[in-house]
Amino acid sequence: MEKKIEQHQKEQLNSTKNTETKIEHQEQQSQASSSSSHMANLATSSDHHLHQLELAGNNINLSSIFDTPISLPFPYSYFEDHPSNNPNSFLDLLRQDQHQFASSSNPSSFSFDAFPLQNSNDTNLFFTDLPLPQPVTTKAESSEVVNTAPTSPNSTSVSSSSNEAANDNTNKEVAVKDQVEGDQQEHKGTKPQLKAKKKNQKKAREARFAFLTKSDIDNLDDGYRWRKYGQKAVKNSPYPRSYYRCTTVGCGVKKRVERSSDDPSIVMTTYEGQHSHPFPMTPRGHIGMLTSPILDHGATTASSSSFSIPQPRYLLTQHHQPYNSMYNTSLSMINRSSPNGTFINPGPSSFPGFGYDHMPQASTSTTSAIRDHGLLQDILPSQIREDTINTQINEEDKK
DNA sequence: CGAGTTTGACCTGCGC
DNA sequence: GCGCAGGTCAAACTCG
Repeated sequence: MEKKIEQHQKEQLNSTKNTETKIEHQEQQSQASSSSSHMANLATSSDHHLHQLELAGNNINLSSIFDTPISLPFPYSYFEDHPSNNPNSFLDLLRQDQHQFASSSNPSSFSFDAFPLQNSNDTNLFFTDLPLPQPVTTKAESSEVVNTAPTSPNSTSVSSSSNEAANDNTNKEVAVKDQVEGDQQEHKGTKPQLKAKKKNQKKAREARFAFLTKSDIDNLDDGYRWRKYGQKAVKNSPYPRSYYRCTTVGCGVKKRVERSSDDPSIVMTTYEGQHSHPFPMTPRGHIGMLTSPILDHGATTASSSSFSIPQPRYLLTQHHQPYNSMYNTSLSMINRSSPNGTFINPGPSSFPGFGYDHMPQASTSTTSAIRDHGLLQDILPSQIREDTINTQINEEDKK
């Protein structure tokens, strides 16, 4: 099997490099109020995004995915607003974002909660095309977002979903408390602590942010330094899941990396937690954002050159609110492609510094018919995946 | 020698 | 209660 994987990776190195990106995010109602003013502005341009979706040639009917009509929250086009910033690479974008966010006094000025979607469950959905730089804070409620971001040799797709937190109680104080305890335990990780954790609480999972990346590289470089602490075989998947932890002292951020068994070219990177430190500028972590080893060499090491996309600031606001069956409202935008197989920008980037405009060719849609395996199952509800797959199949049939 | 990886063992949650 | 699968630990190992 290992040989198989290696062979696959080698094959992927020779394959076309392309990128797809998608982010889905869902947020609780109460959170909408915190960014209502921003949202209002964004809502006015939803038609614009929808139009772009149609122009993309996919004619994705979001309403067919969601139970109810939704508004499209892609009102903001980074490249339209910042034409001079059109970067050459995803890492460039990350760098720009890093700068932009670092200089922002308003931590929520750019976050997922700025792009709500309403569904039948009164749950806000947030879509974005691109990830945001890693915020330096803590979060409480668990959430999960599948995201993809463009990076030259890779294709990325994004979707989001809530996790078991939806089943947890929605008491804000409890959630915060659990979070704190969870962080403490996670940083120490002793067995007694684990036992105490089990006693006192149901495990409160960290907020998650996942990327579906079409890439030959398992670990894509986000500039942070990661240490692999485990690897497990995934049921129904020939590919193992790797577990990484941020090497920065006191930072409990973890990430998991696994490949789709259906489409080995798709790598799912799931981030859990939030970095509690500034963006590393170490000799190894540094320039992950400044000069992409991926771009230069096409392959990197698992630890220092891993492509982990900095988590978006929106996670900062993932506290307090209950997650109401986010799965039911997740939208999969994976693998949308134009009839000619070229990736089409699904719309203006919801986040500054990210966009598809510069993205290289992307794969065809068939590559992302992801079934529920492993983490993929965690993040994309089977129904949504099926809907998405069916949509893709229908589109394929039309062609 | 330090940092990172590998890997078997162990722990935990969950479904039956 | 049992078994399974996911997640984590930590000793041994590798690499620069």
